[in-house]
Amino acid sequence: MDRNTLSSLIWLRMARFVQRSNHLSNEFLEQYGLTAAQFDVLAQIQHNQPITQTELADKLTLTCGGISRMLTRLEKENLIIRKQQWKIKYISLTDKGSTILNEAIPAQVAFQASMFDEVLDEAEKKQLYALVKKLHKASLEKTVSPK
Amino acid sequence: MDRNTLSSLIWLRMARFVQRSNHLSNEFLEQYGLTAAQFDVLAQIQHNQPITQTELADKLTLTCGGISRMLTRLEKENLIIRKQQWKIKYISLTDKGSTILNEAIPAQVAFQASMFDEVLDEAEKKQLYALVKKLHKASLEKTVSPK
DNA sequence: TATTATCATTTTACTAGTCAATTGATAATA
DNA sequence: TATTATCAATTGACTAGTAAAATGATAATA
Repeated sequence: MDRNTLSSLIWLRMARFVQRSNHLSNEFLEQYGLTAAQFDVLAQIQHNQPITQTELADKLTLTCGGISRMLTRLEKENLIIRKQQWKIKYISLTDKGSTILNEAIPAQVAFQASMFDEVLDEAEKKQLYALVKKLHKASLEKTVSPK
Repeated sequence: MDRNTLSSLIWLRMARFVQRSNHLSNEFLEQYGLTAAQFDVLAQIQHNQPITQTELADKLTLTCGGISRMLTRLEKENLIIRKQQWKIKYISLTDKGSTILNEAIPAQVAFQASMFDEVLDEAEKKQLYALVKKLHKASLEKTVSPK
């Protein structure tokens, strides 16, 4: 009945902050011709290439279907290539993808960090990290119908 | 270059927690035949009905186009009605929508809260609320190219 | 060799959202 | 009265995702 519990208030602010952050990242990454979702996928590929689609889906917590579609778009723009070996497709960046990412990564990491650094001091960030880490871990174990 | 700054770590955990929470809410709300997105829209309508689409978009921080599409789906399922008055459409819940929501709201609020209550104590929740409130407020003022 | 199993990837049909252009209803002006 | 302006709502073309069924490639068994 009472919807204004502390937990509800936290949830609202957190969800809105994440939404707003994503929106700002999308705007920021426009200069590199990337969306935030594409950036995440490409950055993950760069750090793990060559990597299979299933591994990629796992690391990004997306479904295989979602990854498949995303890679089709990225392939169309010549940012990645898929090489089939055995029954598995290995993904890596093209030169174009690599070049763009080398510029985009430090910029985006700095931009993302500024969202926190401009507002919180070191102690607050450590506090916040401890809290969200706890929440995230618990959420991975939580199920809808326990038992 | 160093992607493992504290800020990056916070961002990752927070984004993943929000994603996971949404997934769990979707599973939880299945028993009411609703998705989390639909629940949010319907709950907002219930608390403000009758409300215009523009106001609704504003409260939910969605675009008018997005709201229009969502309401079309909800209307098709007989959960809401749009009544045109002057050049504005006023949205309200149908009896069916109202009945479902009266059950779903307390359950979903409790479920959502459990995500926090099972992990954090009162003091931690107050701390967390203060931090995310700060972050959220700052993000609303932040722009990509300052100046 | 033919059949079955395995498991990565893709596809189908959908929800949910964006931005930008268009439409609809009404008011204000020429 | 005809034209223009205003502004809510819708639509078109897209990205990004899901769950579940289908496909493809290879291995293992009958």
